[in-house]
Amino acid sequence: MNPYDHDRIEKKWQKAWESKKPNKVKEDPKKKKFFTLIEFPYPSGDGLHVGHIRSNTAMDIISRKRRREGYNVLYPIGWDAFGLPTENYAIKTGIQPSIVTKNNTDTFRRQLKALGFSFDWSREINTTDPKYYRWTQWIFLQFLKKGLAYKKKLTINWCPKDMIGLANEEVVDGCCERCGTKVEQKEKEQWMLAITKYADRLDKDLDETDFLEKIKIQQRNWIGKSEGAEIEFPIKGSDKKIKVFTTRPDTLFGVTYVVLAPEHAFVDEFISHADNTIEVAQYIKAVREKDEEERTNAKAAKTGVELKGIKAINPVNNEEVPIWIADYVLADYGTGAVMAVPAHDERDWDFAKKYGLGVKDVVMPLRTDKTNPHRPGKEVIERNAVQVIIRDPKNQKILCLKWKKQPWTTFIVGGVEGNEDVVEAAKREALEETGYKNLKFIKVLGGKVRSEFFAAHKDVNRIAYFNVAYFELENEERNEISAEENEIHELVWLDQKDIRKDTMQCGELDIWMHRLMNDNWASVEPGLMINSAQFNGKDSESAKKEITAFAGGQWVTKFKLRDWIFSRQRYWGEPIPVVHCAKCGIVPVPEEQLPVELPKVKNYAPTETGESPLASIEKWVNTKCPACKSPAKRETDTMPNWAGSSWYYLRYADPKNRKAFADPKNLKYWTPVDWYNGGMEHTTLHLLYSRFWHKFLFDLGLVPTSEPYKKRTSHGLILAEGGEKMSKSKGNVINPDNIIKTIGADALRIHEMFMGPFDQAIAWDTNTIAGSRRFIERVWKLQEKVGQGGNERIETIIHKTIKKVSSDIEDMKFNTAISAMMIAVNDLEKEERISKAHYEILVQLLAPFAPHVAEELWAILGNKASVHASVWPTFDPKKLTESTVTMTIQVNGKMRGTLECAADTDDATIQKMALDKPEIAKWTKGAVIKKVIVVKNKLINIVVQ
RNA sequence: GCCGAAGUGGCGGAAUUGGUAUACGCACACGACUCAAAAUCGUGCGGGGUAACCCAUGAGAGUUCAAGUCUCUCCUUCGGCACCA
Repeated sequence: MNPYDHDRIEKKWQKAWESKKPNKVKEDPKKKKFFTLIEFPYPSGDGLHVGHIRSNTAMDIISRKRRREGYNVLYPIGWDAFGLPTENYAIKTGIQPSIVTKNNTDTFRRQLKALGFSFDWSREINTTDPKYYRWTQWIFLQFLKKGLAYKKKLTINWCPKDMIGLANEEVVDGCCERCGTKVEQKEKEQWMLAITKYADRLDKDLDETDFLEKIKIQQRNWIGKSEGAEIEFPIKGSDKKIKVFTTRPDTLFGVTYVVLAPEHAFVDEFISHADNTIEVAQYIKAVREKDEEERTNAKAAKTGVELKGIKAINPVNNEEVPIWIADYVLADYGTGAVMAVPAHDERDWDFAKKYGLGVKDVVMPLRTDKTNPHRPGKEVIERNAVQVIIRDPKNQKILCLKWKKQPWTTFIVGGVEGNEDVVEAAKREALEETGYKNLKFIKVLGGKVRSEFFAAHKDVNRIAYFNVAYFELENEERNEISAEENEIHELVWLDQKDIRKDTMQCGELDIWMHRLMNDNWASVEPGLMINSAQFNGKDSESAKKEITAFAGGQWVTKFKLRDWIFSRQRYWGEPIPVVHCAKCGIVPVPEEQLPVELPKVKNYAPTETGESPLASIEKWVNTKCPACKSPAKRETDTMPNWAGSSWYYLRYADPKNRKAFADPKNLKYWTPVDWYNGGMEHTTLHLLYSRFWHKFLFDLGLVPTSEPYKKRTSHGLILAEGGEKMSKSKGNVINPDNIIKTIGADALRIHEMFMGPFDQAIAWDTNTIAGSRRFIERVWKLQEKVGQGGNERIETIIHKTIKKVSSDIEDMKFNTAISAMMIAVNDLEKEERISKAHYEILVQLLAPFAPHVAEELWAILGNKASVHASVWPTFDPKKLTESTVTMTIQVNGKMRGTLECAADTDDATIQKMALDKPEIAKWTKGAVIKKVIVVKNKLINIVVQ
């Protein structure tokens, strides 16, 4: 046996694969296809990241397994090469971005090949190749043709460092996603793509996909679908109306004012009619001067100003309500105006408290005490009632009643008699039940709550309409408590932490405690409508549509998703293929003239005015109008780097096509992508954008399915050793080249798959990598044992390993798949001799993980064909258990011994065998056996007393 | 605040979905081989106790013959969204 020489073996087989191209695929209608996809990398100057290796290896393992299950597998690779880092490098060094890209992709290609990934290299694509971006531009023209690409003047997020406009998605906490610089606001004409036209389908069609649930949830949250009502509030003495959007039309009777966003068109129109024009104008000016972060910070105190002298009319009760302007209302969501219901909306509550506006309760929360519900057959009695919270300010304890005949602890509680008010009733009850005479009334804790429970002490089903009054104890002075009261309950002082749902008998406890501890009592939950005229008594949730109709409103759907800002004022992107003509306006470049190629320039830096550097290339900018042939100017904006990645997977189906972005026949064969793995960070950007493009192309009949990806999974990030992000500036980047050199690509692959659960983030750990290398060496050394060998135990282990590795790969549980192979190796090592057949199976299972060493061992074992072309091993369910099994013996649920017996022994025999064992007899002696539980081939539990 | 995921040895992490908690690997300790070291091989390795045993999966209750797993009540960490009416 030769020693394991990873360098020789890996180079040998990489050379062989380079010439034989075993992973080059052709469309073959006779074979079922499988399309595996990784996110094609951005070829940065840093070279391949260990994170790339993790996700590429995962999909490589899956691809290799699928091939051996008989699929025609397309596992392609390409370069998402437009983008800022390359451009910034060009600005700094003056080297053309295309040359930088060429150098970087050469490095990436070399590194990926050194890892033995089974890509079909013949289909390599590059988004910066004019032959590729010709089709990116072509798709843009289709959007333009359908009216889904349009120009709009808007304030954009402007990064002053990168001198680039950013999409909302690229702004994180008010800062540029890339460089962390604080984003400014700038007015600019921008190209937009109307993704909102697809919002509903992007949401709904998630149902059809097999994406990880967390990915679907994140996309849904981002799209932000919500249903509600649009309702018009007429202006008093005018025929104008303010249209508001609300998801809570059931609270219409609780409206105490209306709020407009500062940008709302109505403000301009009516500002001069207000009694306080100057004040309002000053407020609007102040808001304009705020930056995005101040504007959208929910924690900041709300500000606003009333439009004095102008009133809106509530359509449900003709009440006049004031109109306010406040920047907590967003101009670009809903109608830019809201009806304010402080009693049932936390933001409105804060605002109303600050400016002294009214609060009107119109929905009463409903609670049933689940631990003490109504009992059938008992009388139902409704009544007004009060609970009293008394706190001792000296120690913050709260006075409660511990009931003697019921397992309850409650606040002081009682009925409201006759025409007593809440506070009177509370004082009376407190005096009767506690005797404390000097209580300082603090406040009533908000509106009533309807509470259902069984009042055991009265033997009735109670429906109580509770208020809570809150008092503080002034001193200990108290009356004697009556004997009757003493018989029912005793007094206890409890810490606030001991007043919880599980310790107190009170179905609506959370409401009271929230109101006790917070100043914001807005109740957002549905319930029973009150103070709402003919709607009183209705369930608020189910009355929404009815009250909307009564108010003359419309039931509508709204989305948080905004249209996609598609312009970038930069050089290194696809030029937007249109021409501006003084006579004809915006004219698309004729399709046969595509691509509009990027010209070579001397200076890549963006201009101070915020225009693309392309604007200064006069030879390029000045052109003729394709329509009227008069002098015209080219559009100088380029596309964002999300453009090329929005359709790249389609190009893989037919990467060299000159007549179309791909031949429909090839698309029909290969698409949709069967399994797409990528980062969670792309869930709301790339993944959503590409689903949008795909649906658009589907509507044009250009792709065969409405969804691009059948299944989407995601990997966890690999962090640097301290748990921070890896970055060149921190100097904590792991270079894969060094690792490949010292321990080999196979060991690196194994290590990355073994280091932890694939979907979780994990910090790089240099120490543990030796174990992976050791594992390969141990597999290597097993070749010496091949001969006449094998027994039932090994047979079982091999079949268990086939089962475990096969299912773990499908579940992306690569770490436990490797662990299963390690266990098998440990067991095989204990044998004098192992059979060739068993060893071959081990090598076959290892092959997707460590393709080079597996191929070498497979050849050593005398196989002529590639291990990667061998059929994936299958297990025999009959061979998963041995003829004898080891069972656990428990006595009263505690492990007391084990039992060797034949598999499938009957329960009675097992019981007898177990009881005969001295270490078991010890525990059962003299006791009565109450029960025996046997779990077949696993466990027996003897319950004694 | 809302949505989601998770809390298990010194560390990364297993646990067939309710059935021997700590698999597998790393680190560590001791032993073998060696002049020596490295590598390799072997043994040990949650805590307490001489032992029989007892205690331990973020904390506390509960359901069950049996709970890391299920239910409640809390706590903590990490991701995503965040004035979306």
